[in-house]
Amino acid sequence: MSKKVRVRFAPSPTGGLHLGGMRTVLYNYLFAKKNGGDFIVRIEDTDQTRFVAGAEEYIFNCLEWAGLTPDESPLHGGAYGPYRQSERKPSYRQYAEQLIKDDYAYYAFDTPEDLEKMRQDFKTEQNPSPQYDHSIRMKMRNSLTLDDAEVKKLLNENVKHVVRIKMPTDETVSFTDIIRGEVNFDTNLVDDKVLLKADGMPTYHLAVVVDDYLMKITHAFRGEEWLSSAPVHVLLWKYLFGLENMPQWAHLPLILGPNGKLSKRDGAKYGFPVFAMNWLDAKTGELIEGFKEKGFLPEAFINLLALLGWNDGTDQEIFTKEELVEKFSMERVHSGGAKFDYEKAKWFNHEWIKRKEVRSMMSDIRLLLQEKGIVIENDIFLEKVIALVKDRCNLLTDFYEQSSFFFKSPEQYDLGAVKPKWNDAKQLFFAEVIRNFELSIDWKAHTLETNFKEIAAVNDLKPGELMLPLRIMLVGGKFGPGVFDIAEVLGKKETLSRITNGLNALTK
RNA sequence: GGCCCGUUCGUCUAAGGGUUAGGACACCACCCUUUCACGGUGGUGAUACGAGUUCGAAUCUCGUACGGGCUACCA
Repeated sequence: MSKKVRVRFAPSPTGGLHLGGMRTVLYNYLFAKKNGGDFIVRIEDTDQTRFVAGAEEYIFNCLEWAGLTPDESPLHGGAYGPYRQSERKPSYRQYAEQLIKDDYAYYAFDTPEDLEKMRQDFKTEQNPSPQYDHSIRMKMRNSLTLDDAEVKKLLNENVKHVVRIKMPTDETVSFTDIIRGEVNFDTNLVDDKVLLKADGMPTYHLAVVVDDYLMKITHAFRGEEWLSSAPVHVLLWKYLFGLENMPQWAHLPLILGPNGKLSKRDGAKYGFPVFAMNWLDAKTGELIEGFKEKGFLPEAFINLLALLGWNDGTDQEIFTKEELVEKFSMERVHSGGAKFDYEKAKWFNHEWIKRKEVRSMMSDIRLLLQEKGIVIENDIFLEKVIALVKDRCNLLTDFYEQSSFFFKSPEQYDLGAVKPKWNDAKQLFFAEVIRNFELSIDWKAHTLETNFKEIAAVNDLKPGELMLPLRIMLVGGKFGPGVFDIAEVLGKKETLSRITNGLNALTK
């Protein structure tokens, strides 16, 4: 009987959630759902100095927007809580002490100044950043160098101390990464990482192992930046819970910006968002733009994220969430980092806008237009407008410039496109069009076009020279859907009023 | 500096020893469209380099170069 699949996303609530983080969430979610497992969100808030108010709530908002709802989390509950590491504090010390008892770890009493001195003293050209490792530890103040009585005394006096792992010498730590295959590390080159900090909080290294065990995590997926510290985690599993219980690891490749690492801070300099949703940096007061507010559909967002480093082996690129769940496999995730291409991201969104039902976008677009000061009187009209312009929009926010003229008649006309060729014959033609349209019973694009062209023929005018003027009168500029489609949606009254106004502007 | 990971069109990628190295975005051309888009058709464009293994290498091995990550009492 195989264990139920349980995976976790473990962010530290220190700021906005960027593309890489969102993709880690996605892959965790897809893997869990594909295998009938649970997707857990655990908040890694063990660094009290980096706490950022609102960051946790923000993370859950992003997940909710993207449709990646956890099965267990501080917000959604679950049987393995608490899901915030700061609330799990008591259990970590016990495991750290267990390690010390088994001679896999030790107390270290070095002050920050001692550590700084060590780094200076042992710094050489060959080794610019000396580590607290097997070659150094016997020269420091810790329970390996101090005698037992002294250690006991220091502990009794509550002298500030940490617990460090005692990395073995001359061993090779190996594990199999689902994406990368076997990875090996020489333990001589790994430092004695701090497991328990002086404030009693665990570091990530201890916490991740203990909590993954306690929460029965079967597969651990995280960013590539964790690969270097994996040997520490593997060893802790071996010492504490047994390698046979260790989750299977997969280290996801990084998502890169146009020139290297995707910086969390200023997505603005790239000209595209890096966060899932708007994030207001409380310290700087700076608002960092998100994909949601930029006008991305959640369907498109997870689709493009999924394809950044994964594909199903076919040419298919557009996937619904359900299809992704069905087809996703961690083995097919690329091992190389992927440079993010905003143009392609917009293409994904365009494809989704085209596919998506008008009605399901109505409320978002209504809100968006209202924020721009557009008054929407009735939904049937809005629905027709959206249907007419949606294929021309890459972003939801494009709906404003593509459709605003439906809601307010032109205030300015692109007269340059029309006026030079304007003459009395055209003037008379449009007067006749107004009379004809006024009598029209069947206000349909096709009928209007037929009538328009018949009048042109009778007056011996070329329709081509008349349609642009009509467009300018209705729209104001040289853009938009078919001009008679516009007239149909606008309705008789509004169309005639716009032609009349346009005519006035032209003859001025 | 050390360790680890990576490297196919500009970008995302397919091809797990035998293909004219395929697709998508972007770009260009043409078509459609009496607007601008959408759309359609076609085109430019890649296996980082050097050895080796093999009848045969993008694919396996080694080296070099380049890129990235880590090298905190941060995650």
